[in-house]
Amino acid sequence: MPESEFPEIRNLHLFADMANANFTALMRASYVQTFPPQIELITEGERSDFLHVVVSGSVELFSAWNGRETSMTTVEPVSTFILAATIKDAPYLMSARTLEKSRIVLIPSQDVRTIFASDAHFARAIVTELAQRYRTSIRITKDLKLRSGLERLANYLLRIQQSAGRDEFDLPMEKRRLASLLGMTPENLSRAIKNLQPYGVSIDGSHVTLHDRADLERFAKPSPLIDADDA
Amino acid sequence: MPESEFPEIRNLHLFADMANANFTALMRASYVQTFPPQIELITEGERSDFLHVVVSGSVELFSAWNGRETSMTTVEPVSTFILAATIKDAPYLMSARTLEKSRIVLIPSQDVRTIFASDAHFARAIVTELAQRYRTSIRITKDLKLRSGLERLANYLLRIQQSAGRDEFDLPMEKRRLASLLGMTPENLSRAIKNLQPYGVSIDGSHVTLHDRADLERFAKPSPLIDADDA
DNA sequence: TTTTTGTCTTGATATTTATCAATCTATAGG
DNA sequence: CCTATAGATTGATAAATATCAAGACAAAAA
Repeated sequence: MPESEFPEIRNLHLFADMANANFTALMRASYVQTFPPQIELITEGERSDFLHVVVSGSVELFSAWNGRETSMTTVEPVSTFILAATIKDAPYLMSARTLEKSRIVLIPSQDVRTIFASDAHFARAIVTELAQRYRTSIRITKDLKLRSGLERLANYLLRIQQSAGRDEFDLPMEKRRLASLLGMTPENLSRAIKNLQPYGVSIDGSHVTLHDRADLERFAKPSPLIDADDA
Repeated sequence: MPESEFPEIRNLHLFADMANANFTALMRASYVQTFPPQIELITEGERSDFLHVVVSGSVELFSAWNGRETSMTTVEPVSTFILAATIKDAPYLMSARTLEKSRIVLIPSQDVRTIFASDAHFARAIVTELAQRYRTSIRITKDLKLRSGLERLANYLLRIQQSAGRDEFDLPMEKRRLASLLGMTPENLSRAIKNLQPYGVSIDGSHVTLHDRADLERFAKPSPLIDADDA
């Protein structure tokens, strides 16, 4: 793969502390590829041959069962996905597809495991990454089990408001996909948006305005133990 | 702490490979305590001062929000809990209470982090453990988002049937708690059990009989990507 | 520009799930 | 043995959510 990609990958927390030789070895063994939108990169159940790194574009992780499908998360640059499957040498539990034209680095899983076994810095970085992801997954379970769809939407809006820093912002994805992410149907999301109007929420197309954050918070009751990135 | 507890802890995958001196240091710094049933050991939001190991008895991890509570998992001997919070030095995302009289080893989180930073074998064992837990958490999310309550119950029964190895077995917990674990109310669990009768399920008290596993499977459609321990 | 395609919304309806209230049942104490 | 007590069940009802069908809208293709 071209060396031009090295720096931003090296800057990832996951790879930042590992021995130079090991990093170079990993990169030498890797491939970079640019994929068009809507390409299924991996399919759940397959063997995890590569650790993937999204360098540009974005990737959706999703899962299907019995003819149904649900969106699990979106992977933005620069970060990795399916680390746990790679480490455990186990089948993928989620599928992945590009959402837009995306540049993906493919690092052979076998090399990752080999270097993981010999590079303590790398191993420790993996620990931190997995602990973080595990905690995020626990938060998602709590969100799903403890809240109604309307409450999930309200808290979701507060979370992106937080990261946007303003009371007006755009939804970062199609409503169709947002509905799936929140665990509801598109029809229900439409109605949920209406049901939040009394709390000062107005959404026009993908443009969101929170007219009264305090009011919405009274309804949503956000908790750092569910909604924070980490706290 | 008494040395008599050492062997079974040492046998845990998590501690099996670490340097002897480090293991001994960890154990020296630790406490063992026996708790009566229904004692809240930790409360979500608190700082993670100790990594906990259940040596005997059992512990429920649960979470609450806005007056609601949900059961997240049960921890059986011998295994650890709140490893991720310990490693990240972050607040607990779940609370824990003893279900019965339980013997718990408390290992100071600071010592765990110190040794994690210096003992590569320990770090690698933590990776494996966290990867496993992360994957389990992903399975739970899929179970919740892709299946109805009835489907979750059906697959749950097939899973414990699998581990029991026979078509007759006992529910390993109160129905009340099972309902919470499956993300439904106790009333709904009662009705769900009835609704599985056409598929050969009969439950008398806590005694379960699956008269026709194949029939139940046709309904439940179990998937290794949701229901297996790992595959 | 027009057409096409897919998303989004809305209304009507059905299903699922929760809530409330009233037993019923098992069981641990007295 | 007999009661308290908590869990479990049942029925009635309400609320939440999904499904189906139609139409509105908007983005992409012709």
